[in-house]
Amino acid sequence: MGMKDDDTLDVEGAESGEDREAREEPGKRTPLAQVVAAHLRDMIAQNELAPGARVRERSIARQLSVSRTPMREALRILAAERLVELLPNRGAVVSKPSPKDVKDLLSVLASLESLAGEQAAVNASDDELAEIRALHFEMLATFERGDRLAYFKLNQAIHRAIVAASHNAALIELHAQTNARLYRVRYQSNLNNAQWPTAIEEHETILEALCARDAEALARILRGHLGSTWAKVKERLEAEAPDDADQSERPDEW
Amino acid sequence: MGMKDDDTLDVEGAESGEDREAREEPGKRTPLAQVVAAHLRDMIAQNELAPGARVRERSIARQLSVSRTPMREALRILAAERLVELLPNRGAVVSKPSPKDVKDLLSVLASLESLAGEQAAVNASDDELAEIRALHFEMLATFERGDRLAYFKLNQAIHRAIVAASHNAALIELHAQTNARLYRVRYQSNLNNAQWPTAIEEHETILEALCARDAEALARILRGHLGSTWAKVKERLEAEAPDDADQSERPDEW
DNA sequence: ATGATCAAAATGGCATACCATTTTTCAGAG
DNA sequence: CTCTGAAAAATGGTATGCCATTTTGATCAT
Repeated sequence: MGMKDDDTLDVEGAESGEDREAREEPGKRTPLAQVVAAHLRDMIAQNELAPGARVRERSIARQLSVSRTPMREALRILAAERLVELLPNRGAVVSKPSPKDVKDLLSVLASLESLAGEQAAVNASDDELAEIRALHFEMLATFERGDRLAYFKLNQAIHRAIVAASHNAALIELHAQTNARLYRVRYQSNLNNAQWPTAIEEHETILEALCARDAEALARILRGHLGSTWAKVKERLEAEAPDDADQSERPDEW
Repeated sequence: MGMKDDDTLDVEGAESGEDREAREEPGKRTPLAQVVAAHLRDMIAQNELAPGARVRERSIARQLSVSRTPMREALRILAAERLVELLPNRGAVVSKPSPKDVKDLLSVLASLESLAGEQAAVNASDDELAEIRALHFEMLATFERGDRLAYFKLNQAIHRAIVAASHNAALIELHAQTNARLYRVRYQSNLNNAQWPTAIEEHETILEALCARDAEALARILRGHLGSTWAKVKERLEAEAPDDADQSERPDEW
């Protein structure tokens, strides 16, 4: 799955294919560190760099034809995002969240989205509401077509839009951050999973509550909404890692 | 207020006076960047570096007798913690959260603590519960003595302990992070404010619910607990910044 | 005064060299 | 064949030099 593998990288747009920060005018160059970080991020999301894989600062820097300085910075960035872990004297490794980790993250994410819903119901502008509705219908379209990837991205977009509509900067940030940590698992699990119609119904309800500006209801729904995600992800995780003597803590309780 | 001002810094313990990560055996050296970051953090918390102040990479690096490299890294760290903001071509400035920012952060923090309480009620070990109770009584002691600083720190410690008892790594992390962003304002507002007995009562209730392992109740109480904090902080903020043409967005709604 | 212009200073970014440790590897000893 | 120790390779950390831009000041013309 590498139509364009790890080679010298282009400093053009810097972001992968999606939305990553605002775009700046042509004259602005993007710091190499960020380009590198974005590149690594993609490699991780698409499993080119599998969880647990070592990322050697010097060697990978050479591969991408950058010096250690930006590479180091890039690794710091990814480490801050918890996408990699910095092991002392052994470089960075792509982090491999245990199922417990994922579950924990999902519970936090649900809580954040719940709060976001509550505040969005109050603060969202009518335009924002309209846009969210629009996204919803776009998503329905992708669902009918069975376009999983597009569905996935629209689903994310909707949730992001709701959170954005809370007009709570800190919340938006934290949500983005937490969501990013779950991106890979969700991406992976979305592509090979059969039970996705459930979410559609819930989305209908969410839309309804939001448009009615019913903070109470919206908060409640969103708090539970990620339950199905957990089911999907759990299944996927159990299939993907039957072995592993990795960084997973004690399985504790899944 | 500078008994030991900005001079060459000692690489001894690296952390300020409190708890900052685990301590390592003597042979382990702490990266300069972290020492510098900690130092700057303290300077910020104690208002040696006031919000809005510019932090010039090269000059401040010279003051602390370190080279640009660790200084740059330190600034990145602080920027990630949102303690400073990196302005292009004008160095870093100590960030100055608007009242709206603080309010938003507090609402997120409350939400996180609420979730933490819910999970702590289920997952906390008896030892952890005991420790929290102990901390509570210590806090009562400081209250009686009118020792504001100690009270402040114990209050923080209790909340941290509750969150820790959730056994939810992601949650613990996010809480710490969010709390850190509020540290300065809360620190400042705690020291000159009269209305602090209110929290005591609430803490009693919290303790009760926690020990009864009543997740429902605990979540509810914690969701509202920070309301009084907001009152205190708001008052303080209004007193502290009657002017300002800073980074504060539109005042929107406080 | 007002404003345009241009040089000095500061900044961000990147590459690279050095060094002290730590990890690995590997060969020889037992 | 395992154990041991030392050399080799990797790593993290730091200092520095260089360069392209941007900011800042100051000078000069209007």
